[in-house]
Amino acid sequence: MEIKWLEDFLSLVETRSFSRSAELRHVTQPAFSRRIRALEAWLGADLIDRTSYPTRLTPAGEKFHSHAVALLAAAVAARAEARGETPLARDTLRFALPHTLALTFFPRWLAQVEAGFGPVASRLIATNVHDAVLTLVEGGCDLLICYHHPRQPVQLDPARYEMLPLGVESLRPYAACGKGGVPRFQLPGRAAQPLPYLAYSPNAYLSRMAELALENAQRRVYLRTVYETDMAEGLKVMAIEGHGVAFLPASAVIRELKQKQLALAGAPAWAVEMEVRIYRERQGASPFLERLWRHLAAAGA
Amino acid sequence: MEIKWLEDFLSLVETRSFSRSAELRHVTQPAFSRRIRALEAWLGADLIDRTSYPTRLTPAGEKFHSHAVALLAAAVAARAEARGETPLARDTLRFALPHTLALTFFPRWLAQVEAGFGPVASRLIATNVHDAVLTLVEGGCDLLICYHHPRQPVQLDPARYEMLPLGVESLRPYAACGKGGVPRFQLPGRAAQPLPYLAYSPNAYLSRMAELALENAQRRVYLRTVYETDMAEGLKVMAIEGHGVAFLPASAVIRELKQKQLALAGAPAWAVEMEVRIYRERQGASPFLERLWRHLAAAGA
DNA sequence: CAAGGTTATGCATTTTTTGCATGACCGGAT
DNA sequence: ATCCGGTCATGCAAAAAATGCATAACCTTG
Repeated sequence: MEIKWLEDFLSLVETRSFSRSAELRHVTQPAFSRRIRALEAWLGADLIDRTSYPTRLTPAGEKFHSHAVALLAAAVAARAEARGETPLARDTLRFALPHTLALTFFPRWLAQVEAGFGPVASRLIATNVHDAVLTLVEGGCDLLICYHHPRQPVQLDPARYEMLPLGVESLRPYAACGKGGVPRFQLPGRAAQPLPYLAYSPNAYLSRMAELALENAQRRVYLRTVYETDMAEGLKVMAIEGHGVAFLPASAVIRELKQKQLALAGAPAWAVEMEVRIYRERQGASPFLERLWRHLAAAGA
Repeated sequence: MEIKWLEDFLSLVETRSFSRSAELRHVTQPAFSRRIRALEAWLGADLIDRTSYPTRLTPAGEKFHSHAVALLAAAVAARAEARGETPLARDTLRFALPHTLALTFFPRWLAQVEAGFGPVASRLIATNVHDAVLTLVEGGCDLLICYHHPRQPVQLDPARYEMLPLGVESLRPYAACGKGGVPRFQLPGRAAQPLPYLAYSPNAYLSRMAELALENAQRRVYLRTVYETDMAEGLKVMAIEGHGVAFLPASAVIRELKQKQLALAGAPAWAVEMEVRIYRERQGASPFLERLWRHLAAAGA
């Protein structure tokens, strides 16, 4: 049996979709399907009821779910100890967040929280949205901060996980700033000469958000993808260098706008408002986390 | 990470020898060596200090050992539950023993114990000696019954595991019974016409015992291996059918001797006395097991 | 019942694991 | 010191397993 299979299974429990989890786990759907079957074969019991869609867990699957979480957590803990990783200092909170938020939103947010609450020792786990969610589910972090949009909701059982909205972030198109503050490229572009487009990798969360922005404007755009990466910061530096237009979260471009390195590259129609949320498991919070959570809830209200 | 690697590691902790564990785990030494390395790579820390022999565990290895045991136990438990295996009835004891003892020694021993102690509900896990030992180490059983011989000692830390001798078993050569109670084949055989020999598979515990018996007699023997299997019962049926000579534990042949299906096929020199032992973990015994153990200790003394 | 989605299957390819042969190394003997 | 019997590591070819692609089978929904 492979640890990988447990991660597959947990992802599947989240999404209830083989094809979607396959994508998120970076394998093809057939390969993913066979890994789940391998896990079922090892167990000697079916975990998934595939007779309908969305798929459901069998009773055995329900039972096994908590075991899988525990096993994975134990494996991670064992590895951490063998590595001699310094155990967390008392009252240190483990945050999981997507790269973009870790680099942009988080530092300012934390400063603001500390101003009202007092110092918070933190350890950051920066990954992609999907893995960050898995980290929370597996108990690898205390708090998860991520984006949310009704069209791309984060799949976390409200019965188990509690949520607070932290703010709103808008995703808009930007390009390098030319003379007189005019962007070097501007949506929608022309058919004869499509705009160079700096895109998110297809499986990135913001990729779907950028698509939404383009859809929502209900105007035909002319784009030619010249670069792809899964981190907003990666697109940003390319945009600054004048390689094209990129959809970027507002908090990532504050300084660049002020310094006139970037400029808005399209009308307000091409924007998506995303919520930034923080999640925690309802059960088992430390007293310190409990106190912080109360503070956040009060501050938000 | 693979569960298999954990089993490899536990076996290695037992034997402290790559080549020996490789044999017991039915892979070649290089393959085994690489699997341990794979585990170390996944952990990000060395587990084994290979600079001397017998190998030692590194501090990380020591720490990881208990985690490995726990992980494996958790995996087995998760699987059992997913399979919906009926949990053990209260006060049911799980015995791990080699096949041979399960078929021969155990039934009679248990009857005798129950005569003095009262009924004992039991579940049997019959495997080979090595896996039976691993089962005890992994917490997969409450009691381990196995052979012991000074030249092939069972590797269990006396500080963690307690032992009681249950009796003595002798391994002797037998062959099908011919006319007048004379065995069809008899040691030592002749150079011109070697005896057909029914042998244990090289990695079986009794294989080593049979070799010892042949060594101890200090007489040249003429044998030609015609059959190999790892279970004494397998050799016994072949011997009864007249296929050759086999070394068998006394308790396996009681009925066959009485019914003149088998006869002793060699002088008393070709015998090895093995001890039958029962082991348990010192810590964490149920009250019922505690009572039984006290009874066994008293009966043995 | 057709359309658009989902998961399963057959097959060729790639990746990984294994075994064999051999090398490097350690410790205890001559 | 040097041989020797043993150990574990490494190179390489062969075997085994996992993967991706194309496509079939299937379910849900309008």
